[in-house]
Amino acid sequence: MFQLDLKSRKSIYEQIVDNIKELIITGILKPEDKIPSVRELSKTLTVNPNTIQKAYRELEYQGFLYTVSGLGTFVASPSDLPVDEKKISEAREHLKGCIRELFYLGCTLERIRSIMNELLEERSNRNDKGK
Amino acid sequence: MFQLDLKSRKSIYEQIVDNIKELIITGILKPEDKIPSVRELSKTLTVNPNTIQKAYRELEYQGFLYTVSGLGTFVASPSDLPVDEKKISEAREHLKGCIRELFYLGCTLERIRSIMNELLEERSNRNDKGK
Amino acid sequence: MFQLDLKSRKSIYEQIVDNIKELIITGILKPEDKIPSVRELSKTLTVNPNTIQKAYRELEYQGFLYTVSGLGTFVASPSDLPVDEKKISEAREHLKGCIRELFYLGCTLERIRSIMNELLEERSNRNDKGK
Amino acid sequence: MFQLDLKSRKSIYEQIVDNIKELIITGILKPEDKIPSVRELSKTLTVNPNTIQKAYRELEYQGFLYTVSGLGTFVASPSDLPVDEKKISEAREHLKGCIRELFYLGCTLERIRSIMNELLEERSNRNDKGK
DNA sequence: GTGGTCTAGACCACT
DNA sequence: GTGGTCTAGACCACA
Repeated sequence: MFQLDLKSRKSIYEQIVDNIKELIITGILKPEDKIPSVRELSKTLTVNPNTIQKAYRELEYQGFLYTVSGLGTFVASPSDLPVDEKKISEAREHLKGCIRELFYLGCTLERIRSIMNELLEERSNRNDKGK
Repeated sequence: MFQLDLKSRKSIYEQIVDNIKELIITGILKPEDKIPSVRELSKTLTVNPNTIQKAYRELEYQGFLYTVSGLGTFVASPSDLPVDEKKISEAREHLKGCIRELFYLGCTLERIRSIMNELLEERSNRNDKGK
Repeated sequence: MFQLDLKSRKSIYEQIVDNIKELIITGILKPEDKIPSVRELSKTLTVNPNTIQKAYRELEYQGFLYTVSGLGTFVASPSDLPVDEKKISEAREHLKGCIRELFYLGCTLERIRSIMNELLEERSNRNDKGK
Repeated sequence: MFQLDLKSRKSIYEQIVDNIKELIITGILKPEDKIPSVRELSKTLTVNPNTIQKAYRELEYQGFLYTVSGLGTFVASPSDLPVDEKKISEAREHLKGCIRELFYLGCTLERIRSIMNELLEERSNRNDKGK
């Protein structure tokens, strides 16, 4: 499914959250798909079940997963989340931080603008493919 | 000089690092300027001196400051900072993730573009102020 | 008869219990009515028979159903349910907590009152339907 | 501060959440108050620190507490939460469940209405005292 | 000292 | 089998 980077500064559960989010957003995991059980993924990644559960819980809180106790954990439909301005605003802050970071690193505004255009272009293409 | 947000998820020392970086990049702090001593800033912000010192050390390590024993800590010249393509590439990936997230949250490409333009505008203004 | 919400935090058997209670209280299911057998309901809801059985047992324990071996399970007469003041008092405390919570969330007493009237109205209507 | 009921069906961490919420809502804990550290409360209640942390985390998520790593955990200002319609709607559902429960227990609509009026009256008085 | 993460291993309720 | 809770005890970063 994915791999962990033990050297990373990110905590394990955060990596799991990000990776699964990634799989959902890119459409590899689709709504109503069952994701591996806590114990299963725990074995696959050789990570403690509690750590997996913490990650699943976070994803549930963020609206990406839902849980049916005794059955398993499933990918939620994005339609379950109405356009959530609060989360958008959070993501916006996040974006702001990235731009600041690029700036720190010595990028000119022009360069940042060009990077962003590239990325939007990429996404735009990916979208067309999906159709 | 700047204010801390104790409720933020960011640790204190990280906030100090980011704020000082910001002041340097926007030109409010200029090369060779002397910045407040650890003790001084510690009093101003009512923060533990160890925390300030950790922030200064980090900024020194990143090349934004340099220390002259017995004299104090100073802002380094920008030429001292090589453009670090590796870090830029990391930040780019980060940016990509943010865009993906906004997309998943139901933002159209147009809306994402407009958010990014706003943020660039903000940054551009902040920079002009420093001049 | 009714539908289950797998995404709900409530366990399946709890949902079945509540739904059947609802049907009895609103009068859609009347005293001495025969309710579906465990196997039957199990098929209808595509749920494990053990789960149905657990729900029926709970309802029997609470005095809403009674079972005649070999014949089936039936709705009990309301007179069989003594008004349980202890449980009412518990539910009252619970209600108190909800009101406190709404208050804390910034609702005025007027708004709380209007919410409660809405809910009582709903319930009143639901009851009339059963008649 | 408060006591746990080990016999209760509620899980320990839930009881802690509810008790602290209670203390905050009733104003015994005031905004910016420091609450006991994870380890401290863990000792007081003779409960594992992880369990306390889980409770604190939940309260933070619900907006009642905020954490400054290395300093402690504090009561948030209610003003930090703008009137949160989503939470109100959740509390409304909660209220609905209570009313249903009372109904199950054999209360007539009239009795439920009178209980609710009592409770609103109580709250209204408590409010006047607070002034 | 504070909170945050993680492991190992146990027990419970529900399906 | 599934997730949920809890304990005991470890290590880390931050103040």
